[in-house]
Amino acid sequence: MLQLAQLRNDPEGVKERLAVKHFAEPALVDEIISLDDQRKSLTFQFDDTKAKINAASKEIGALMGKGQKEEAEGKKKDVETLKAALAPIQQELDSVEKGLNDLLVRLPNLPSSKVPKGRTPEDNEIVRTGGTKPQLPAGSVPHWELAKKYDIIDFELGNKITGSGFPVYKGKGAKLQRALIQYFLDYNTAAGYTEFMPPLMVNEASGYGTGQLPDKEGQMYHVTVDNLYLIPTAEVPVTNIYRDTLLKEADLPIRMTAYTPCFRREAGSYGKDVRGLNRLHQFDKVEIVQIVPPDKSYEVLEDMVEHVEKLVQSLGLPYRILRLCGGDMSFASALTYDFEVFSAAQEKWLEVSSVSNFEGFQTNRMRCRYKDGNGRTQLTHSLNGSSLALPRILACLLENNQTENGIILPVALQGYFGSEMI
RNA sequence: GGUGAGGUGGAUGAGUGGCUGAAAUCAACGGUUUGCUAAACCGUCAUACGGGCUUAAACCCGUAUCGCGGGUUCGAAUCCCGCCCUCACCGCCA
Repeated sequence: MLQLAQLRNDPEGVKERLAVKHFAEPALVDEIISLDDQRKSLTFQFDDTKAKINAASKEIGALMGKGQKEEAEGKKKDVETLKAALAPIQQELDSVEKGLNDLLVRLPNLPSSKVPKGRTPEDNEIVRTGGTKPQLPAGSVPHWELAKKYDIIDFELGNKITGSGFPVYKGKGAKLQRALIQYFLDYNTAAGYTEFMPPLMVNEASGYGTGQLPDKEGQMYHVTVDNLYLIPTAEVPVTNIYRDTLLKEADLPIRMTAYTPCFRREAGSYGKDVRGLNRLHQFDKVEIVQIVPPDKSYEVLEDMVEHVEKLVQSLGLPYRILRLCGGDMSFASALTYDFEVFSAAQEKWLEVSSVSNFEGFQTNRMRCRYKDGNGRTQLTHSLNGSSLALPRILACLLENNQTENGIILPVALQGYFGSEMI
């Protein structure tokens, strides 16, 4: 959520930034400021009346103590009048505050000045590419056929047990998942990230904290009997570790990593996009999250991009890094880099990581602040990225490394998977 | 799931209707003393919002907050109701 001070200081500037994201309701900014004016004025009236009531109550206590019953009764009448005046003020204040908050959570984060203009994925800016696209042998096939050929992923079995988008990994397929998870986690912890194993379901407050609620509840699985949500990414539980905290400067930066399954309803997806491992309702991902001082967050974002890039390189996959344009960015992000790897048999780029700086958007909702060197309380900034998401990595590993005799896995995985082929 | 006991600042913990935004201790921070460390002593030490105040800081004043939400009362950390959570025992169980 944006900070009110930001809107008040430069409403026109905020609208310009929102336009980069093609936000449809710029008038909200003015509505919010006007509601905030009302809030201030009502708060003043409320506090003032309440102060009179409190003062009178004290006097009543003192008068009672001295046995001056009549004077005390007189004061009680005064309080009664004041309370009658307070009730409508309070009611209006409550409703203004609620309205203000409802509007405020509808504003997306402001895109950073580095965000390219544009509306669609075609407008994303290619920052750099790496690796080389392989020459596949004749008769090469996409990963879903390889999965069947080597009997390592069973999509039909998943359909039977649960439904589409819930594959069953089997034999070397299951082992490879485990190897990838462990390789990614080790890589992250070696770089100074602390490993966590968080809950896979979160409450409403956590969903709100990272920005999935109130807007995007349709994208999460909701366990209604207990009002819990299955996490769409480890970002949600891990970032919320620091909800409602006031940190010291020395605590920062906080660097966390976690492996979790991720659950997404993916309502509205269809066609070849969802073939095989391309888009699933349940998938595995290793995530990195950082909480940092605000003046460091863009530097840290670049570090995280470099960190993920080296990991992708170590797998020998052809990749490219995109800077997302305003129209393709998520609601909460200020700047996002997407990593895509080239799936040689499908001949398409698949997104395997998204690394974002949320600036104070999440931490404002979560109330995650810190005391800076001058003892002032400020919002921290939060960032996260996938390091990495498994299914599409797996798809590319299978497709790009297929040979007539089997699939040859990258050397980096040998310590985890062994040196055998699939 | 049942029964009982609880939830107070960074931590421990006192507080059963007004003198309590909250004792005391510990931790932390600043200082004095000190060859260094330790100890001792002095001081500071919740957050948010609003106002003074036009921007920022400092300061002053006010309001709210003792798990969360309601209620009783002139006045609630304290009494009542609902919910959440923790602990103990029982039940169930990987």
